[in-house]
Amino acid sequence: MIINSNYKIMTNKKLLNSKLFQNFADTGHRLTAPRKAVLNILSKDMNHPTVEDIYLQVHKGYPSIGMMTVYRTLDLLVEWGIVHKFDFSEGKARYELIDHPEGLGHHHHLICQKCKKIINYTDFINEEIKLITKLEKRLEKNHKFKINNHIIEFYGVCDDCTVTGNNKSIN
Amino acid sequence: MIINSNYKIMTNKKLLNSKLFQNFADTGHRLTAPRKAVLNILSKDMNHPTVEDIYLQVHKGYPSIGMMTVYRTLDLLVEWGIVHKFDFSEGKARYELIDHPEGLGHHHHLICQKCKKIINYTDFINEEIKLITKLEKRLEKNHKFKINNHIIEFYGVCDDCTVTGNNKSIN
DNA sequence: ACCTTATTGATAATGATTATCAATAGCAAT
DNA sequence: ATTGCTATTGATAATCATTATCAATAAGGT
Ligand SMILES: [Mn+2]
Ligand SMILES: [Mn+2]
Ligand SMILES: [Zn+2]
Ligand SMILES: [Zn+2]
Repeated sequence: MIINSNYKIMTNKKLLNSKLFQNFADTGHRLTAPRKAVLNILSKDMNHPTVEDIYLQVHKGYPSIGMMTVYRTLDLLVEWGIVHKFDFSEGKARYELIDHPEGLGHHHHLICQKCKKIINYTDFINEEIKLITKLEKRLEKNHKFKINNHIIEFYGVCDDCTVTGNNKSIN
Repeated sequence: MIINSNYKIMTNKKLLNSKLFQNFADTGHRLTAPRKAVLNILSKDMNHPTVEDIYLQVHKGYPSIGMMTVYRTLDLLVEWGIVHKFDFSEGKARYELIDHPEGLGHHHHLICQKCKKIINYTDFINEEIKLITKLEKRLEKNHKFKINNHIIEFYGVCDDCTVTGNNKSIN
């Protein structure tokens, strides 16, 4: 019975209690098992997974899921502003839960131009957010533009690639 | 003769004199007519053109150019840090000259989530750069990460889309 | 003008994302 | 718990930007 697969999927209590799931009821969308499963993986995987990454992980506990459903679920979550879609010119998109129910909240990124590694950092996040907030207010006014979200990314070369002259890309 | 097509392509004197072309000599790459043509278009088009946009414009003055050459030239320019490649999840990349020989220097972006419009802004660029520079120094130290470049983007809804409830996407 | 070899362009191949549509399963009402 | 309506799913085919190939061409040093 379906209870079975649900059981595995709903293990994460913090996720279960998070306001994330509220969106479904609010918007009249159905809270299905595949959607729970995708959200569950997103809440665990901090490594900016691709659609395939997510598909493979969901597939373990939910073998009948199709790749299409992962695509569609992610589209929905992005539309709701729950998930951020990244495009680092790798030919495929990457995804990340914006408000992690546990650990690592809002953060920015360092991106290695050689090995494509993506480093989450929060070193100076308060300082950054302070400026960003101030900027947003003024930009919204000057450009009559409603801001929902932002990205700050630094491109360069990571330590590994500098030291070893690494040239492999990570898939 | 080739002089003919060269003539049209090299019209832009500021571009011709800019240090951009120095890279070719320096790296042992050949300064070919197609490459000049692509650089010339990039120096004029501030609207974050796609490969096809650039191809079509170059094609006017240089009908024999192939799409592949545009791809390859852009790759090269990106590799040299002369051109920035954007990926706004439209299924195709967009490009922009980093140091415009004339007008609009370094800037950041507002991106409309509805119509996909990309707005260049420089309103508070000095203030932003001041923080960014400070951040870069400290991030480079903390993460042993050599920073070459950065992106700041704000996502939201533009005035047109707010007012008219616009829902068309621009290609 | 000649030679070497980087560059080009026509063409085919790849691979992520999107479109389709019949089968399935939330969930609200009974 | 059962029913009925309809959003959602998943298998499959289609799309389309980007890459791979390779023979023909042309930049630039001699
Ligand atoms: Mn991240
Ligand atoms: Mn721009
Ligand atoms: Zn690296
Ligand atoms: Zn808009």
